[in-house]
This record gives sequence, C-alpha cells and structure tokens, in this order.
Amino acid sequence: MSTRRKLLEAVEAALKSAGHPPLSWYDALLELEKAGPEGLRPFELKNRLLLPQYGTSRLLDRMVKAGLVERQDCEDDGRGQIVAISEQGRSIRRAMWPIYARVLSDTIGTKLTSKEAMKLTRLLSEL
Amino acid sequence: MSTRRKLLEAVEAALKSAGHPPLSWYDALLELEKAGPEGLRPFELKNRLLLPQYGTSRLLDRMVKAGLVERQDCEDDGRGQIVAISEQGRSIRRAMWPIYARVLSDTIGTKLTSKEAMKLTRLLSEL
DNA sequence: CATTTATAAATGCAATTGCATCTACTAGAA
DNA sequence: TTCTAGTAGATGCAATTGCATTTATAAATG
Repeated sequence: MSTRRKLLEAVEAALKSAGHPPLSWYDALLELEKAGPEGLRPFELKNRLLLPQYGTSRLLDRMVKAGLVERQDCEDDGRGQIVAISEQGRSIRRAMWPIYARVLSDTIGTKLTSKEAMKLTRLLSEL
Repeated sequence: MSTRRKLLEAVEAALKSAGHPPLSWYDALLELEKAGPEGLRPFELKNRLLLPQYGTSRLLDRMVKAGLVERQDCEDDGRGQIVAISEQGRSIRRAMWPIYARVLSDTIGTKLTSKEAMKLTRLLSEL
C-alpha cells in the first residue's frame, strides 16, 4: 500500500508538472490505442482497467470533453457506444510516456535489477 | 496497481459488510494504539500513514466525531494537539482485525507461501 | 526586542468517487 | 407477440479528496 502510494504520487506529480492529465487517462488511452481503430465498448474498457462502471463512464466524459477520445453510438447494440482514441489523444499519450517512463526508471530501475522486477511482477500476479 | 486495487476492494467490502469503518480508519487506530497512552501529534500520524496533511486532519475529524479518537490541545505547543485512541476506538479496532485478517489469509495466504510473501515484502520495501 | 521565516493544523471551494437508482435497450421464456 | 429478466450506460446526491490558502503559534535572525 505504501509503496504504491509513493510511486503513484511521484508519477502524478511528474505528469502534472509537465502539464499532462493524470495517470488514469494514460491507462485508458493506452487501452484504446491497443484496441486499434475498432475502438472499445465502455464496458470492455471498464473490464480492462478494473474500474467501476460509473468511474469509466465519467472518465470517458472527461476525456471526450478534452477531445482525446471520440464516442459514437454502437450500431449493433442500441444501448451501447464505441469509444476510440482521437489523433490528439494519441499524441497526448505519446507525450506522457517519457515522463511516466522516467519516473519508473528513477524509482524502480535504480532499485531493482530486472530479474527482481520480474520476480515482483510474478508475485503480484499470483495475487 | 491492479493487484492492490483488487485486494483493497476485497478488504473494504468485507469491512463494510460487517458494518465497520474503512481500512484507513483501521490503519490510524492501529498507529494510535501502538503509540500508547501518550497519543500522537497529528503530524506524526500523518508521517506514519503517509497521508497528506489535510487528509489527516479530516480523517481525525471523522474519527473524533465517531468517538473513536480523542483530541486535546497540546501543552508544549500552542499550535498543536495530541490525539489518542479511545476505549471505543480500541474495541472497534479489535473487532475489525479478524475481518481484515480473514481477507488477507484468503487472498494472500492461499496464493503465496510465507517465503514468497517475505520476498514480496522485501522487494516492495526496496522501492 | 522586532521582524521575518517556518511549522501545525484547519478550511473554502472545486473535482472526484461511491452508492443507488434510472433509462434505454436486448434477450429469453411463456 | 408480450412479459420478464438482464445488460449498457448515465446520473443525482452525498462523501471524500486535492489544492490553495488561512490562522495561530514557534523559532530564528538582525
């Protein structure tokens, strides 16, 4: 818990001071980018990010308002939508990465060997 | 991040369904209990919990209102206070523990050997 | 001493989260 | 069909968090 709080604070502070949105936006943008031009249904994004349904709905609201994501009605399913990353979203995500990566390498890369990092990942995945 | 979110959700859900306050209260109560009858200054609690100053101030507000913590002015320092756990606070903390522990043993105890858990702790501490 | 600087804690306001519910639609059963 | 149940997503309201600032006191400095 403590470790995660400290790492997260460092990442958020770095992003903010570079004038970027919070890490949760990065995660969403990355998923949308990985999903390709088809985009994703909000419920799929929710499953991938492990966010609550209302959290996803509101995160998308904000990102759409900021122009990083496009929402359109889903043809197959009248209840649903398709969300896709916009050109601007792609460019913001790309700009965020070096900031994020820098914090990771400063805070993790200097403390753990890559073997240890893999071990850590494995142990966390077990849980 | 994901691992922590899932574990935390499980703990919070268990506490809530047992009618108990959130995990953050547990952490604070535990620190206050460990601090003994002297209690703690809010800034000391803040340091131990790694919480922001305003977060600590408000957490204490809520816990005082619920009667689990007592606040009194600090004699040595006119700006400060001393906060101490109340009898009721001790009893709530004691009641929360088995619920919390149960989730930990279900979610961690069944997945990692104690050696692995120690390894995990060590790796996280490095960070 | 007077004045500046630093620390302890609270707080107004905006943004976010959590909860419960609501609306709209789909799918399955009678 | 016509219900009934289930799923997708939004939303009102309350609680919590984040930010910036404020108040009060302590400590340091000239």
